[in-house]
Amino acid sequence: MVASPRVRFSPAPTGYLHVGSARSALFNWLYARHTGGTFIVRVEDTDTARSQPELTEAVLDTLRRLGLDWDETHHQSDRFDLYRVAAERFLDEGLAYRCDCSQDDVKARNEAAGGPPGYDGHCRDRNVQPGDGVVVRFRTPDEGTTGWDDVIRDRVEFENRHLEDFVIVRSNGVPMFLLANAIDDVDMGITHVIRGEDLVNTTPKVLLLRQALGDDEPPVYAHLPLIVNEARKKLSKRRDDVNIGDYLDRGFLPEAMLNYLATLGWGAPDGVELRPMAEIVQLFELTDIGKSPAAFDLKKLSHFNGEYLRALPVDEFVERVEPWIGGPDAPWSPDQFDRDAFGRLAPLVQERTKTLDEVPELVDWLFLADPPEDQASWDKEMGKPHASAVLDSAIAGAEAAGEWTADAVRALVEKAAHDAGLVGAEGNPQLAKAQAPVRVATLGRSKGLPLFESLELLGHDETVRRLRAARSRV
RNA sequence: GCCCCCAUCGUCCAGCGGCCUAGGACGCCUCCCUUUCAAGGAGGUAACACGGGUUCAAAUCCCGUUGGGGGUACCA
Repeated sequence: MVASPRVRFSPAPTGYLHVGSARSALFNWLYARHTGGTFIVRVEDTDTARSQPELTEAVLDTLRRLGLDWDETHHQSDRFDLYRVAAERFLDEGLAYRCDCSQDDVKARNEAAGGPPGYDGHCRDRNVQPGDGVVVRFRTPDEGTTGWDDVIRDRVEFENRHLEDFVIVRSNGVPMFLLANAIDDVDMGITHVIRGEDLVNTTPKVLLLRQALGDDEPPVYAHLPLIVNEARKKLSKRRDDVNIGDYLDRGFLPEAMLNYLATLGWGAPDGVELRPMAEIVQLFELTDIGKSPAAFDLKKLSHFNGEYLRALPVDEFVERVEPWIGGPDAPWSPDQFDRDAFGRLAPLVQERTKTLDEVPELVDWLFLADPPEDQASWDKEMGKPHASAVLDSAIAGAEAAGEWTADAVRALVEKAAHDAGLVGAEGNPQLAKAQAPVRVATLGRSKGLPLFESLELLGHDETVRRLRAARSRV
């Protein structure tokens, strides 16, 4: 019988979750959930010089924010003894040897010999004894090939002679990731290794290590196509926005993020891209993953996010925006914020936002005494010949208004259109033109929420005040 | 340099020998709706890198070329 799949996501403690890593985590998670298997998070923190608990925690935290829950947690730093024992055994069995060459030595010899970079096997038979600056290297075969049947890439093979004798234990006694990786995959019974294509070339080394460990049943490997930027280069920390946490902070919803990431390299058989995670879990198959690199498209992600945002029940939408409008990061102080007023605008806001961080500027005119004024909007609308006539009429209309409702505002703008001569061929008011100066005067921009409803909420007095103030400057 | 991989619209995904005058999605353009902006509706734009095979038939299989990418650490 086939054992239940066990897959692992192996982040290095970098301090943030990378877009590419998140996609790897997602695909592992999808496979585990699809098959009823086990999703393991194994922190590969063998680099003691760089690893810090906070950095690891930041990565795990983002995984949690995304909703990628896991079943087991392991830290390689807890398992060093296991790796050291194995290294000792390799040494005893002649599968590994000590080496005291410095990196400079190796490099110098390669250059002198005009040979390719990489370790040249200098210490293979020198019987180097333990000491300062001494590492342990794994002896790779000189002949033959090492390969595997990749679910995504079919057969991949390397000639052993191209595999250098790589370091498995550093000179400070700390094991290297290849050793830890091989041992853990065997020890933890990992059945499927799903990871980025940038790791293919380490696979033969791990396979060799597994053989040395006595393992005769390697896992199924699935090397995912890379996620690249517009320039078709692997996403990098320097050039690109790769921090998933940043995206979440900008107001991309975790579910939209995951849905989008799922479309990078994978496609549902029916071609439907935008769909609930539950369906993706159900449909996900490793065999449906493509092999060519996929570009990260922010526009498409934004579209997905907008779809998810609009699909939310209004009160949940309000709940989700809370951090952007009701907290310390909002452009206004908490006492300036009126939750009920926002609630009335919410449906209109929801329809117009692609990311949650856009929300404040859609409603700032309501909560700020002097809302930001868009200079370009002002110049354009107030510079038109009819601007002052419209404003004069609007002020008069607002002052004379009875009950202050959206309909009342509409009526006043219609009248302003007539008064300013903004009428169509059939004598109908040109609302689009007439509302523009009023909008800029009161809401600060030529684009935004529907004017009539907005002014109803702004209130009669404040509306008049802003209209007057604007008029005096035209 | 060496090793490994990839190759369908600008981008993502479909196509796994005939159903392809290549389909869907994002973007972009046009129109409709409309108090702005969105949203929505209707259209449109745009691709099988090239060259050889194999086959009655190739986007689909094979080889080569070209192009692109990844790796080449006492990082993972």
